[in-house]
Amino acid sequence: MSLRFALLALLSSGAMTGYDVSKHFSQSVAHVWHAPDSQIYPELRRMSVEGLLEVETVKWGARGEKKEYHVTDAGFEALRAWVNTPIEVRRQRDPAFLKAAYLEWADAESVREEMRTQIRFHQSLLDLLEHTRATLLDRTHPTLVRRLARIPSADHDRIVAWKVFAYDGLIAQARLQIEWARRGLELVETFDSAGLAPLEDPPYASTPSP
Amino acid sequence: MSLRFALLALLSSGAMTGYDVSKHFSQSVAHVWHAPDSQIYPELRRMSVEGLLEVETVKWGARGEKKEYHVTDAGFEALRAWVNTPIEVRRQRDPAFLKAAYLEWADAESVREEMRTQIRFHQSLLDLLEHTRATLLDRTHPTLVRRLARIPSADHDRIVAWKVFAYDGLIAQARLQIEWARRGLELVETFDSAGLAPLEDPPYASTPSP
DNA sequence: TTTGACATGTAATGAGTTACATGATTTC
DNA sequence: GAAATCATGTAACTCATTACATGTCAAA
Repeated sequence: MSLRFALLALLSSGAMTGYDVSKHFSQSVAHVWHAPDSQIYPELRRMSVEGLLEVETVKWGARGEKKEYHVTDAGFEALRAWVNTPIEVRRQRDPAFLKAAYLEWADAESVREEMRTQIRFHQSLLDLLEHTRATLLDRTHPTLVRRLARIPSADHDRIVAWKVFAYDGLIAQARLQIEWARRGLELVETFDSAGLAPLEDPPYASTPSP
Repeated sequence: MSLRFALLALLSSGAMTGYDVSKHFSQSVAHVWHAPDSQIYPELRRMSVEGLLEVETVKWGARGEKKEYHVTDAGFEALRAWVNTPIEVRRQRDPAFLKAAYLEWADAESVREEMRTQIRFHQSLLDLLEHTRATLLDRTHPTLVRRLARIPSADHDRIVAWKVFAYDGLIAQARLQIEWARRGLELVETFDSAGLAPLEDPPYASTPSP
């Protein structure tokens, strides 16, 4: 259900074709809610069927066509209803933490590789998030530019502030993950230098116990 | 796919019936990978079909029956293969951050309610995580007790350390979310006291722009 | 004999992933 | 004429959610 509101929120910045949605999406909303094209196009269609969006078919070149999606009044209403209802709280489901809890089964080198992978991933995510945050603050972010152009300037500060707030949260999380993985890297050394081998064999046979 | 390894990891502490799995699950693995019973039972069956688990049917009372699941050698191998392969990195998908980025559409009171809900949720999660962490450290956690009983004591420290490490990550995340929501609470006051109303109407009509 | 814990699921639906499939237009 | 980008999806599958469904056993 969230994808629908992610798209509604994106399209509230101005009408776009499916292709533009997919491009803007990856540079903005995707940082908080990732989705592939194969999920975006069908959802846009569904939303227009349900009256949240209006489709305008636009000629493109000689034979080409594209669809431009506009948020309808019902769409804006749905968007406002969504932001004004308390969130559905979801419990965490992160494979990194799941795996971390059972690393006694891993050998030291795999743990190191795992932690390094984590650090690399979250570091490059962090770079991206910080860069995006900067383009929000200086108001050069393409989706933000479109958005602000249609809105009285009295509201600009607040719009930017909430987006920066969201990115601050994401940035803090990424930093945390990096720090955490670094501590994992330290931890594995203490065991490895103590000469502890991983649990290589089942601690009990696969025979049933009565 | 992760559910499978969550179950394998849990059952690596000793054989259990489906019911016991479901009970232990909610007190341990669920903190890193939540799943309802309706997902657990069928997955256990599938895993036994695929040879990762062995089922022993145990009589229970006069008419009752229960199934005890044992990790097979193939199961342990799969578990070890999983912890020794670098993780599939997944991009974030958190409705809280998604919503935060578009709070210019919300009215002040809804934002307050939202942030308070977030704080309440993560505070009670934090309490649970800290309590669980303590039972790991003093080694009274029921699943951990079962696990350690079957393993040479030389390995105990390391087993506990990785689990505590995982909980440390979760605890840090929960704290972060609370702090973040508190800053959201401050932010909404600055706008509300400035007398800014939410964007109550679409900033542009639903008419197509050429 | 009633309550609470024990025990095991199914069925329907929705959300998300992966891989594939196709063609037009613009720019070099 | 080739390459990049614009444009729009489908199909098959897996995973997760929600709601329901049913019965046993032990203890008070």
